[in-house]
Amino acid sequence: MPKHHRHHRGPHGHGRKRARRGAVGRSILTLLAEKPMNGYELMAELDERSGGRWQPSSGSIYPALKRLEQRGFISAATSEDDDKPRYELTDEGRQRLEAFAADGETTPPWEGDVARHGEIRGAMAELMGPARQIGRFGSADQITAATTAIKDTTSKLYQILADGPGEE
Amino acid sequence: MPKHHRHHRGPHGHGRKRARRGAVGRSILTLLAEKPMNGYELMAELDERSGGRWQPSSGSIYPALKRLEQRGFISAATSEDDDKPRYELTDEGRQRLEAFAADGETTPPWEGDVARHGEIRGAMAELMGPARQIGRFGSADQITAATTAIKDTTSKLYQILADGPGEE
DNA sequence: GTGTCGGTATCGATATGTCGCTATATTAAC
DNA sequence: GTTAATATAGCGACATATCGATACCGACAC
Repeated sequence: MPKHHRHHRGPHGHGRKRARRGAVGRSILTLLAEKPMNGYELMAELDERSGGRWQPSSGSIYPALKRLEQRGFISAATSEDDDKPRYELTDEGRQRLEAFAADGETTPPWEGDVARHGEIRGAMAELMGPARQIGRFGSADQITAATTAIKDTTSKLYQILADGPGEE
Repeated sequence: MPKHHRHHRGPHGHGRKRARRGAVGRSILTLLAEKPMNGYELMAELDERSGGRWQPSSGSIYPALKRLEQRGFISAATSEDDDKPRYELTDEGRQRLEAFAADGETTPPWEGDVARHGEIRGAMAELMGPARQIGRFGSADQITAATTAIKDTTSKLYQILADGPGEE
């Protein structure tokens, strides 16, 4: 239910709930400079490198790939074994990256305290397991107990958010 | 969003974590008897009717649809506006359903205490909000506090699972 | 300088598949 | 009748794609 609780912050905190314009394209270019990948791999890589802070959806990645290809910055590598379509950087793409670098746009959008920020995601993933079990197979008593525990935690997290703001 | 968490543990002693053989097909037939649907709608419907207790994945639904079609129980309705492919029951499918009914196989797989079982899903959805906020924008202290809270809850849920087994 | 207009990028939801592993149920063997 | 073999169904992860709503940000007016 709570979709709000939005934090507004200064220009350079880590507070983008949405990537800045062009961030997806720049990220894709940066990653493809390392090695050719497909859309799914790009999503996973971005997710991991940002420590889960940024998880671009397929609705961001695939249109972006299409745009980049149309502009000639990347190309779908038509490999012999056609089952794995991989994108790779073209010369124009490399130039584009250099242009960014020359422009001071050196910081990849996924920069930050990666290690710490991933922790919550991991913890949540672990919580999913038993929650799912109880939700699916649990008795009425178990459901009551579990729901209470989860709601308590929700309150606690809101408290944490309210207590110490994330701004530095 | 790619999810690759290889840690899969937890006490699997309670209940079936997997639908019984043939349940997907029977469910599809039952639902299609009401009205034609596509794969995604079937997934959503099953999820809702079971109160989130059973969320068959695309990996269950689409192969099942293919099987059912091959056996002639359903057919992909080739509508005029071809953008929405919908499956509908054939006469053979209707006979198949009657055969199940005659066999005492009247209980749909999604039967149960729907209302109660949905609660945990709702509670978890609510927990997601602040967890995500802290994970993305939180300070180190906030992350520590939140992670601890979540892990405590995980332990609590495992305790609940261990304490009182489901009604098997 | 501030407001707001509009093009377009981002994103969640919608949609459809495939693959490999594992669980389940039927049947065969003992 | 229990156990072992086998077939096949179920499911999570992988993979791709589109659409509508919304958010971003440059640009132009004021």
